[in-house]
Amino acid sequence: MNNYLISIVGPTGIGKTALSLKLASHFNTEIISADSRQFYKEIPIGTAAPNPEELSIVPHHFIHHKSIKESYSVGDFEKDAIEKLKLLHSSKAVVVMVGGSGLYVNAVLKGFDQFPDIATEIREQLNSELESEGLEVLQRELKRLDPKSYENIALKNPHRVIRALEICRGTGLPYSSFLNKPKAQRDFKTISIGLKAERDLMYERINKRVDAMIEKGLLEEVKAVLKHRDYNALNTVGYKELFHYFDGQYTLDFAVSEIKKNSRRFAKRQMTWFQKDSLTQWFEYDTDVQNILEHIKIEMKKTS
RNA sequence: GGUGCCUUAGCUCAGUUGGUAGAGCAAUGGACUGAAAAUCCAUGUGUCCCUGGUUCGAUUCCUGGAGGCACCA
Repeated sequence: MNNYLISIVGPTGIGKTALSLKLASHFNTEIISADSRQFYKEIPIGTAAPNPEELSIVPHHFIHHKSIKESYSVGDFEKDAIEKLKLLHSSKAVVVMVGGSGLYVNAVLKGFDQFPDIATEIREQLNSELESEGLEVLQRELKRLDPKSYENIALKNPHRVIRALEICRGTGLPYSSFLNKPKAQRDFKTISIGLKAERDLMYERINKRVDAMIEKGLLEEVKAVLKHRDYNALNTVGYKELFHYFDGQYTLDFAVSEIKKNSRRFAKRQMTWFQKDSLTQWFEYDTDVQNILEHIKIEMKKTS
């Protein structure tokens, strides 16, 4: 008897939530969210989290379980999600996972290498050095401490350089020495479903959804978290643009059009990420669920 | 109606002392193992408004026209 994880991926606003509810209801199971912003309870509107009715139809996990003031990394999520999955799979053969954060989806499906926890002061220190001395100085340190990573990572990307360096400094070992270790095998089979639409349509749906968010009270939501704007959880489309509106730097119209633009770009990046996984079966956003269930049945037969 | 200025990439504009053109933004493609709705990389898409003239060659100079803006009637 196999356990299955049905993973639903796709760009923002394509209809993943609706499909997840249908599939979870059909299999009488629960939903694990792999959305790095829907974790946070203070920001339901701008992250298009499932609404209370949707949440009441099917039990959800990792929705609104954290505060924007807490730091929560992919590593934390991987651990929590795998634990939760084990528990769910002990009574249900099928679990549904849905989310647009590719890195978080991969964390659950494939797993990451293990890294020790690094004191947050090290990253803060590195960030201030980046500010004061510039990226080149950090690149040179990386070349010295971890030549292998220096060759392999995107050196112009400060986040990457700093992550590698914080491991080097925090452990005394090269970042690269932690990579590509044998990983714990997953004890479930994954069936990956992708939802897509033609570019124009995808963009149109995004634009409309942003307008709907404004109507649902996004402005109030943003105003309520204004004083916490420096938390990473709020470095998020829909929030950062409206902070500028409340600062008086953007008109409301401009802020809204920036939100639409940044959402479209985000959707494009999501497609770039998800399309790489050749195991994902893609469906048009308006495909009848029966067709998707058919595909799932066939996949289950193949692996049973 | 008259005079002046403008018309070049999807948008805003630069430029070519005559040799078919380039910036910003937008867009597109991509990367990404604990910041990931984050962050980073790459890519120029064109009846240079139309017409006729001068010229070996006109987007550029000249004629006429169209559209826009401003001022004067």
